[in-house]
Amino acid sequence: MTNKNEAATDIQTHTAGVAKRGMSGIDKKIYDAVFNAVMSQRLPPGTKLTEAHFCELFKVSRTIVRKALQRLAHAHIVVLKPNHGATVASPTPEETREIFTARRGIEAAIMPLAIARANKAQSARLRKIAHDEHAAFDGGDRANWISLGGAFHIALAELAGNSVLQRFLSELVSRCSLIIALYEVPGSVACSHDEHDRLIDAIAGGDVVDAQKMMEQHLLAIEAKLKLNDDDDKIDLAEIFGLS
Amino acid sequence: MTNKNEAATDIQTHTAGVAKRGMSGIDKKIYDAVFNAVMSQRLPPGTKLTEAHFCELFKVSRTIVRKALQRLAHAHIVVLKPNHGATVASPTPEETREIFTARRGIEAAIMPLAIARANKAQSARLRKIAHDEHAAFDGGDRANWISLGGAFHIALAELAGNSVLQRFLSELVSRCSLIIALYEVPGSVACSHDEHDRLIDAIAGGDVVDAQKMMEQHLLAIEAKLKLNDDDDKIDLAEIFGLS
DNA sequence: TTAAAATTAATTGTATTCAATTTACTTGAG
DNA sequence: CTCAAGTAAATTGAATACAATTAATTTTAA
Repeated sequence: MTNKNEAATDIQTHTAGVAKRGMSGIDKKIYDAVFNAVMSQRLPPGTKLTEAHFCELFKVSRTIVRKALQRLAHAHIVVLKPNHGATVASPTPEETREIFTARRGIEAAIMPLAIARANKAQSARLRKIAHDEHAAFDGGDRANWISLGGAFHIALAELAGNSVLQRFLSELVSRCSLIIALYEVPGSVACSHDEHDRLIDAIAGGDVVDAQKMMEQHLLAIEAKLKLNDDDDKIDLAEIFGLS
Repeated sequence: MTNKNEAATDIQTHTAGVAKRGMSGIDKKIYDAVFNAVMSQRLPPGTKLTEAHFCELFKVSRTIVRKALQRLAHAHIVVLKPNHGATVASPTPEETREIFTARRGIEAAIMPLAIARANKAQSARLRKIAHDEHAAFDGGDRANWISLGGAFHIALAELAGNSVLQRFLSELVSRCSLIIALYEVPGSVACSHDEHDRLIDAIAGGDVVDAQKMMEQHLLAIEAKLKLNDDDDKIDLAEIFGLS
């Protein structure tokens, strides 16, 4: 594979490692397979995930599959409805707003910790991710570009050195991938690398309040680019009858 | 025994049939039983939780018990080690510091949301909890007092109206109960209701920055009262030989 | 007596089985 | 043709059975 893909795989593996512990091999593979497929938007929100299907794919019993699905449900990547099995989560507009609000709070909390531990090596690592983002965007590799956009924020959380906040943000970033898959309007840009570059500068500069404000604006900008229809059915009906 | 168990089974089945939300009834009972026991400090950190034991207690198969234990592990209330089963979590000093740092961040993020939605009814609810805390403390009911101390912060998160932040804080509050069980020095006071009262005033006052600062000081004060020995064994040895 | 080795018991990991529920399909009446 | 009822297939829920691993006990040798 190409450079971009290797980088993305690394990021995903590391993210998965943070998200779960005590997984014994095979179920971790299933977890990662679903996780990566959702993050790269090969598995669209709402997709039904049948247990027997995974049993055949990975040659294991339903016991293992169910364990992996439960973990994915915990991470809010899939939804588990009693007697109806697992489906890829599709966050509502209201959930989306809650997720973004929470994310602004978490990233604000991360910022002073990251700044306190920032050094040249760490800044270089962030810049490399931003650079890869740039390359993915120019190369038209949308899946990898979205993945790297999240990886930047995850790397920032790692820099902060707080595993709890890191895990919280990991959940929110992965859920944001689902949100983008659902609500992003095709033409818009979800996470401009310019803003990431400016964030790195602010972090290196050491001004906590300034960096926090910049991060908040950055996240608000991403959210603003989504097309959140509170009243889906109404609009759907209008479009169905060609009256819009 | 048969009569009682049949009746219990009936009730559980019926409950599951009526309330299909979330867990299917019986495993939630197990979850709650462990959760409450840990929160009221009847189950000390490090306690081994054997699957077969719960099977007998609740008359269910290991399938259900394992599901409940996995959920508890997700909430970081128990730790699941491969081939060694479940034990009540015992956070290390380092984990404790991370948890408190994260909690300060989450509660700071909650504060502006809570203030924006605060009204007289909500303030009254908070004051009632603070009042119950006071009563529990005066009555010497330590378990209830600790529980209510957490409930105050949970109520604040509910007031904020963000389910994501609420869930994050719930995890941190429950883990803090474990921490207090492990590290609190017997004489000290974990969470004075005076500070809670002052927090309610600050929230009602509407000054976000002021309330945030007060909350931060409040949480720092709780943490400061813990006895976090980074080098447990060294001190233990000194105490064992009466050389301290 | 102690310590290592071997054996037995206890506990967890996984697969399989059966039951309950839902979904898809067929059939038949209006 | 539509729609309802009924039946069959598919899917999930839960319990049991078996395998693998770990802990405890006994045995044996130095």
